[in-house]
Amino acid sequence: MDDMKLTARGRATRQRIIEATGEQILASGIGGTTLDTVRAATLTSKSQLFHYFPGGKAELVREVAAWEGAQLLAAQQPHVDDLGSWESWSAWRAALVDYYLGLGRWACPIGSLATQAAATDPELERVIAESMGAWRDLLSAGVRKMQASGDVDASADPERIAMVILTAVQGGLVMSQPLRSAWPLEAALDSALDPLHRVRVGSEGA
Amino acid sequence: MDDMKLTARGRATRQRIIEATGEQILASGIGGTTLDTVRAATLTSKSQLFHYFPGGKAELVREVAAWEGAQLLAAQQPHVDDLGSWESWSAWRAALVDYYLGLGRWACPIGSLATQAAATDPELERVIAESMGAWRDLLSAGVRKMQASGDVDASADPERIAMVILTAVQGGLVMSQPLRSAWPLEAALDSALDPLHRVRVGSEGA
DNA sequence: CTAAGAATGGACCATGAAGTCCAATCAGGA
DNA sequence: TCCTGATTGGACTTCATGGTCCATTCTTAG
Repeated sequence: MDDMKLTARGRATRQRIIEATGEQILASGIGGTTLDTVRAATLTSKSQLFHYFPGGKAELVREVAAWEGAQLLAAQQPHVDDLGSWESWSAWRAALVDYYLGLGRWACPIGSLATQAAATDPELERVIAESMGAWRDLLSAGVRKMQASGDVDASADPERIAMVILTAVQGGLVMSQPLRSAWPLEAALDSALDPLHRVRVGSEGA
Repeated sequence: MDDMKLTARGRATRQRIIEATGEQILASGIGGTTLDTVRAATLTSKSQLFHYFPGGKAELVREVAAWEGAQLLAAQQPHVDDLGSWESWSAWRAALVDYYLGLGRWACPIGSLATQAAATDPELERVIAESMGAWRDLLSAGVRKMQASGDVDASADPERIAMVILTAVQGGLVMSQPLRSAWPLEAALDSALDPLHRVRVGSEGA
């Protein structure tokens, strides 16, 4: 799929197409993103789209998913590689919210793809599941660090806690979107992160 | 919009169209649902679709959203009207999971519409926000009952707790979908419902 | 019974979007 | 320089889909 002869110019063009498509999909969904609008936004021609993505729109969307997944993890660096203290979790949380804030809309590039294309494209589903899995692995590793240092009860299931945090992110975004406000996301995140406090500092009410 | 002369037969046909469209949207998304597939599934003709929904597909989708929203709340009866005790919350949780289980896919008819059509159709967005709001009101009323009976700390914010529970439902479904398993939804729900225990009975670990 | 209006059937149109094709450039190595 | 292959431009085709229209068949109130 990627075994293609590409010069520097070619790679740049290909990347430009992926990023522009990603933006359009986030803004208007897969269905609202057409090859023509992508072409216009990238100043390319139809043949280029198929030159770099022989599989057509489906392949392009898959590449976007892979790219967005990588971006999502990159945006959480370096915090997500630490997560060994409450401070690092807090910093991670801030970085994540900032990332979504920077997108301009309360939506997850990966999560929204997951709901849009779930049953449609099994291959895309695989790419998405992979991103989610990698993400979850990073979080559960962090939870384990917290257990090792005694900040979190050793009997807790790190996989479960990591999953709950991920659901908080996704669910928070779903609810933040129509309300056009960060508060559902932040409330969900804080609530999911609560078990990571050894000492409950107090409530972060309203 | 609904000021239309309808006989019993007409109402039945109209309803049949709404329900079939709802199923198709849940299965394949708005984009994957075409007037032709709806027509085929309902044994109707093109003219009937436009007869009952003069606004075309957009209006049909809106009606589906309204219907699904009502169904969603109906599926939580009678538990959602109680929620004055931990037992009723538990029963509510079970009914909700059963509802989604009955749908055959881990997706929320309302939540998935929310992510799909957010920026596309403001009117649809309104319908969705209304459903979500009504739902949240029911939950926060329940939380208040728990506060009144002393089961929940009076200083907690019922609106916030209700929102966190909703995010758990939505996020749980997002993550359950690719995994094809109820456990992310259940983990998220249990985690969000945890503050409603007066007596922590113990952990529900793995 | 009978007209008025609801309900239905289905051909037809317009449009937009995916995908194809070929010719024309551009870039870099021999 | 020249030639091969990457890159690009854009017209063209095909097809699905939303939407229009009108004729026909049911229903029902008077």
